[in-house]
Amino acid sequence: MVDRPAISKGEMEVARALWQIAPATVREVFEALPASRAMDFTTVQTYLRRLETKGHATSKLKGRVRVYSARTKERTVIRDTVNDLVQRLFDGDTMPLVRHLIEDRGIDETGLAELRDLIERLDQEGKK
Amino acid sequence: MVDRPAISKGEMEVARALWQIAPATVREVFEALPASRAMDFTTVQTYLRRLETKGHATSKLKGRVRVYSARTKERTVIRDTVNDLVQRLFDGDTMPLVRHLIEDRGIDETGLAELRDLIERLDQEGKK
DNA sequence: GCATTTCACGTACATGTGTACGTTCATGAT
DNA sequence: ATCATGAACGTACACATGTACGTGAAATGC
Repeated sequence: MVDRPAISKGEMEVARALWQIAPATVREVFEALPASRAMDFTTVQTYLRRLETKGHATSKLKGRVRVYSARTKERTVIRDTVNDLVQRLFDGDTMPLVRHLIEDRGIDETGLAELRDLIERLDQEGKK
Repeated sequence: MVDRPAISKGEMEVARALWQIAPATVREVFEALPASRAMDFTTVQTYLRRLETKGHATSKLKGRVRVYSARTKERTVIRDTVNDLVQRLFDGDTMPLVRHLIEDRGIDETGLAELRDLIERLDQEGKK
């Protein structure tokens, strides 16, 4: 459970692309970025390098190109990031954020249905 | 709806204290910080100065001391911060985060009850 | 086989961030 | 009147971050 430096916003976009397609070359990651998020090829290169420095990725030269892989799981990073947010914004309390999401951001009918299921499941477990 | 530079992590801790007790002097904010979060008096001063520079606070000299007030509402900052997170981590999709919070972080019985109410309310509105 | 494309890699550079020190001035205590 | 306290304010400084350029080498197009 080595605890690596947090991933910055810019790095995060690259990391997400990497998680989706790893192992992948810089170019592949570059191309996997959402079109809405234009950044220079070399910027992607820098972010990948930094992710590796921070211990969130590894790479290996395959012939002439460097191939990157993720070293931390997306789930873990999400957990840490969310934990941090909840801590800093809500003193570590989960419900205020849940409430905010549901009330302020709103969820659609499908989401509502899923939520009902989720709760029912938790209810069952609670009763056991 | 001027859009001000985002509040950094360190600034956020000071901003939260400020929201709670504003208008307040640097020392008051300093003292309102959670004990767990020790930082130098002048560090608080710097953060308040930066919050003002960024447009999130205002201040006025009252005699010899400077009194700070919040200029952006906590709710707004929370909204923006969460929006940003949801965007960056979940492509702007709310449900994955809700799911993560409920499943991965877990909520207690009280939270569950509140959730049931929340959903019921939304159901009513949906039916209308 | 020469020009063009494409990488890796080193380097850069402005701005942001966390954290605080030093100086100066006013104020309240002695 | 003198001195310790406490503020404001300017300044600092290392490290993080966003973003990319330049150079040199390999591969590919013609």
